Amino acid sequence: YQLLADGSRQIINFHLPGDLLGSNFGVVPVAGTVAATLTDCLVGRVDGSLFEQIRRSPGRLAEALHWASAREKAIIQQHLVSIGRRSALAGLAHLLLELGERLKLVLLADDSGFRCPLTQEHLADALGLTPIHINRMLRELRRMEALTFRRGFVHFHDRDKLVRLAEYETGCLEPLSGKRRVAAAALA
Amino acid sequence: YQLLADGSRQIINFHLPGDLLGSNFGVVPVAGTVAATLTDCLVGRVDGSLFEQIRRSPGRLAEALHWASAREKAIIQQHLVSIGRRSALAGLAHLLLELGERLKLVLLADDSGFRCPLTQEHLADALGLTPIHINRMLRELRRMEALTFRRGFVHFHDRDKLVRLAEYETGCLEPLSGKRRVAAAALA
DNA sequence: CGACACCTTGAAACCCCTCAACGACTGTGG
DNA sequence: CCACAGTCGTTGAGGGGTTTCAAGGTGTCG
Repeated sequence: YQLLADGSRQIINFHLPGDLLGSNFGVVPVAGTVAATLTDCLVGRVDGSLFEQIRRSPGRLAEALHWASAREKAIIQQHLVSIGRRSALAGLAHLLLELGERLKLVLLADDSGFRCPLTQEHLADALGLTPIHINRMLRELRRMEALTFRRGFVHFHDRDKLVRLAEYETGCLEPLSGKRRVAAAALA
Repeated sequence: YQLLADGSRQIINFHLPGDLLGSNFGVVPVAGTVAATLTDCLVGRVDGSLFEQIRRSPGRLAEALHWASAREKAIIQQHLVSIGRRSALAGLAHLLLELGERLKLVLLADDSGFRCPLTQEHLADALGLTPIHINRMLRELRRMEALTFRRGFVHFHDRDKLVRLAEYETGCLEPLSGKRRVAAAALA
């Protein structure tokens, strides 16, 4: 995330188990961008030069690395569209759908929902909104029987309705399933 | 940019002369994301497999490629912060400062300003605002004697004031000047 | 039981949007 | 040369989505 002078915070992206973090810190330092943990985390540190070495290697590892980087860019792009042009309700739906999709890939979610340690303030800072408004949008999503978010659990009731609302495009996250596992292995 | 069902448009990024475009199209297809030209363009097409080959090669070309990709991500991140948490005025200032900075690197701008073929509608679609509001923010920037934008020219009057207003962080674009030229050469 | 973090709700204010109209400039064809 | 259309810029008034301010509610933990 990034902090601004007035104290407001913009969360850029949520890194889930198995995700790479800071793959471009050594290349383009983005001033003021930091990371924090929300849960207990097991992090594997990979040295910059090793990183470079992997990227140059001929194996599928290099491919997975490049893929992970491209994927993160795609996620951030969608996030940008959510904040810029989607309504608060649609943006929220999009974010929660995306998190569910990504968590499912690492077996931390199923079709019905997922465990979600985010507070409404986190969602607000991710979407450029206020926690108060997030609260109202969550209530609205509950009222239309699309989704409930209570006590750290997101529960999907009508995924189709959410997908339509958010204009969610599935499919840019899940392909190349084999490589994903390779990338995860690289961290271990 | 990306088009939504209600007809609104979100511009993700502006590609300037010398910039790579779609370096991850072959890896992660982001559905609905397209590109359009605003000016006459000279584009060099580089094949996917050649791309792959370059990335694996030991030279500085591979490094430049990776750097360009990381740089684009950094730009989009800043853009996201602008839309999410900066005021309309600050976001606009940030965007114009960034474009000026980037254009200066390819010798298409100097300290006083740059040629800018963007309409107010383009700026609006980039910042998630309305052209009407962009107009008023431009007037405000003019009133505070920071910047004028008339007839396709951006003219900086008080860059310091703009930098303060936008909390603009210089420095994540300009380093590694040598490699930039290498990347440009790759397109030729 | 109090402290704390988080959630919830209401009312007023504000930023930005929508709608609408007009003005400036450019190119086109008569 | 002028009428015309078209795009873009400009301005005003009113409305809506979101914020701010303020207060209370719920759950958990010491």
